[in-house]
Amino acid sequence: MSEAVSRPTLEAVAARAGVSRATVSRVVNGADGVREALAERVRRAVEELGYVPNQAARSLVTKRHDAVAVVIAEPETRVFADPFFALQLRGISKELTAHDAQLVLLLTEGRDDHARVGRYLAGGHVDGALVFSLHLDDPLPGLIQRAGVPTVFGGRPGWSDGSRRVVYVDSDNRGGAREAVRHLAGLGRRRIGHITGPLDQTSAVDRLDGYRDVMVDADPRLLVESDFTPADGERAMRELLDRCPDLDAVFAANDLTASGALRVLRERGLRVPEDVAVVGFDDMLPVAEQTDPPLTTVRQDIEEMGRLMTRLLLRGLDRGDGGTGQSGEAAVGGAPRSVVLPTTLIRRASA
Amino acid sequence: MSEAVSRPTLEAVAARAGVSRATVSRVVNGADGVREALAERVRRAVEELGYVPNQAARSLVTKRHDAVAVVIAEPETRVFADPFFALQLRGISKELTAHDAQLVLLLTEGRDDHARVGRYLAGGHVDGALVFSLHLDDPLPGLIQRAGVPTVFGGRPGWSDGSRRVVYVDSDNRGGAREAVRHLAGLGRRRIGHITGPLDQTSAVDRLDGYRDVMVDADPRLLVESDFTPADGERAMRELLDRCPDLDAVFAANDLTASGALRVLRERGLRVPEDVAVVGFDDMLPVAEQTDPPLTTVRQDIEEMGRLMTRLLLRGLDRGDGGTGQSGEAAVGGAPRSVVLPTTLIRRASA
DNA sequence: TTGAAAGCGCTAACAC
DNA sequence: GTGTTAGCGCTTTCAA
Repeated sequence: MSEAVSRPTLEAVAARAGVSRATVSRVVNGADGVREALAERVRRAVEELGYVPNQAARSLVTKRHDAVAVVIAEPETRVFADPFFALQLRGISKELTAHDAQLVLLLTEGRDDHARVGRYLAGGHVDGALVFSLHLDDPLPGLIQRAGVPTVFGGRPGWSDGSRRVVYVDSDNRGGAREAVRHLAGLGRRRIGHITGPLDQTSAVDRLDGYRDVMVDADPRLLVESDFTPADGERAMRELLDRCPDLDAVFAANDLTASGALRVLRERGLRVPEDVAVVGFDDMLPVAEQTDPPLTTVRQDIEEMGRLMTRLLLRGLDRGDGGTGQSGEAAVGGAPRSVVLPTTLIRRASA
Repeated sequence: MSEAVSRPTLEAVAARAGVSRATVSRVVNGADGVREALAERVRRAVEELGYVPNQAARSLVTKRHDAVAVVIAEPETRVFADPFFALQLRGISKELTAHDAQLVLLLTEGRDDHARVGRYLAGGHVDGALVFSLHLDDPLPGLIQRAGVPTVFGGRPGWSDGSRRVVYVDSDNRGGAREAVRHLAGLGRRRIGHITGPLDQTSAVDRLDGYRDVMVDADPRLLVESDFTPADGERAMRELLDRCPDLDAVFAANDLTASGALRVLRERGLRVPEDVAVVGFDDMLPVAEQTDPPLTTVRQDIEEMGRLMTRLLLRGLDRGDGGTGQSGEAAVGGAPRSVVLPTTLIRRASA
């Protein structure tokens, strides 16, 4: 690749301001103990020269990078099917920006990439990592923990080694599901079906657990596994209706699935919510508000999850327990720990 | 932020292999002129020590970063509404990975962020930038060009200064639209409506131009502006039907819009394609294949656009015209220039 | 073919 | 308070 055009150095600024490099460095880095008059002279010189610190030189000595890797493991087809990761990225980006840190995006697809990502993280190019890996059997989290990089996971990793502490941020999937199903039960519904998400993901498993918390000893025919997509939601809904024609409610594991289910219900001439009440999960606005009827659903604040992950990571880094692969804390001063965010039931017309 | 755990240096490898740092450096960087026996010793030492080069130290001397910024300007709500950017990111990521370069993601929302991005790019932290900015009045492209970073744009920038060459990758929106409308005309349709995209985006403008290429002197009532979302697609379709009850075909500016239009047509009891034929744009699989009926649409290869942008940028960087803000070339050895990718009409049931 | 040595631009002791 | 200085880990002449 080509060379960057040469830019002014600390040295140049120092010369222009008539001070030493150390002083310029102090001013630039906001250290105190520099007389205001001098500081002002330096600032002007910085301005005039258009000086921007050379991050490579800085990293070389500080061993910090002000950069965080965001690792998204494929096959998370969801990355491309719903706005989930996009929203998380937005939250992460905002928070990193607020801390003057950069976001290095690492997308992986398959084993080769795992090694690559492991090498990159172990290579000490970033200060920490935010990792999305929601599959039970994903080897990536282990790899990453071994790399010794401070890490916060997005969603409870379906992986537990027990020997190391894992810090993650998740929604209260189980509690949210419970609330959804209780709501349906409160409406007087008794035959409440559940279209699950892919059960190799903890979020889907947790939502199923929440359903079961309420529907103890539920008829197993009321359960159909699906994959979080509208198309498969349709398939699942058909299956459910064929198996249980007396169904009077459905809890779908996410809004996309619910939208598919609604289509099938309409197609079969069933009224929502009169004949079958439907509750989704996510409160993905473009979906939940546009369905017919608008979807009652469990809201999780996805962007906030991203922000929170980032805050936990950065806070852990500040505390200096970086090399241990442990970081983050729920409360200032407390021990680093995972956070589970509450969910909210949003009532619209479908239930 | 915390310090990284100390890792082996070139020095350590050199000591272990019993050679000089220079030799290790040569081996690590694949320079030739090192006797195979020595090289082998070095490689073993690298392996045993788990040596990974310190990128900061390397950048400091080479002035290269092996990193590319991807700038996505909000309000591109689309980032979060359809898989467009996600697919581009995937293409970009793959290509960068193949070149051992990193992806630094810069999401912006609003003026403040523009300055921040400008500073970052001008700061020489990355070798180049891939910029998505599809709005006619976006100040970001100008800012970026002024930063003097080699840049390739995603989509024809709706911005032209004339004084600088702009390199971009785009789909043949106009040609694709033309093909779509010709297809409808070929079906014998005469009252062909067009639901446009937001006309402050070049892609929408180009598709409208393509429509007009075929529908010379079209009834202006056949045109409704929309915003690329399903919900507004519904609104637009209603408007179109109210204005032109004799409508026999619709070309929607993207698949999402088309899906909304299909819903309204069904709601009004119109058969597709018998009464009204519909063609979309994008061939977003999860959408186009799932509509009822499946959507005839114009395919653009979005992931390939991402890959191509990246290739153009990297190639430009290799050629060394980096500092000029110009880079990329369509053919090896030719002058750097933009590329417009062909589109394909995909026939399904809706037209 | 290999090694010695000079920096890249910056921060952080330490000295003044 | 401010300046001097010694590296951080690497690439790259230049000599050998």
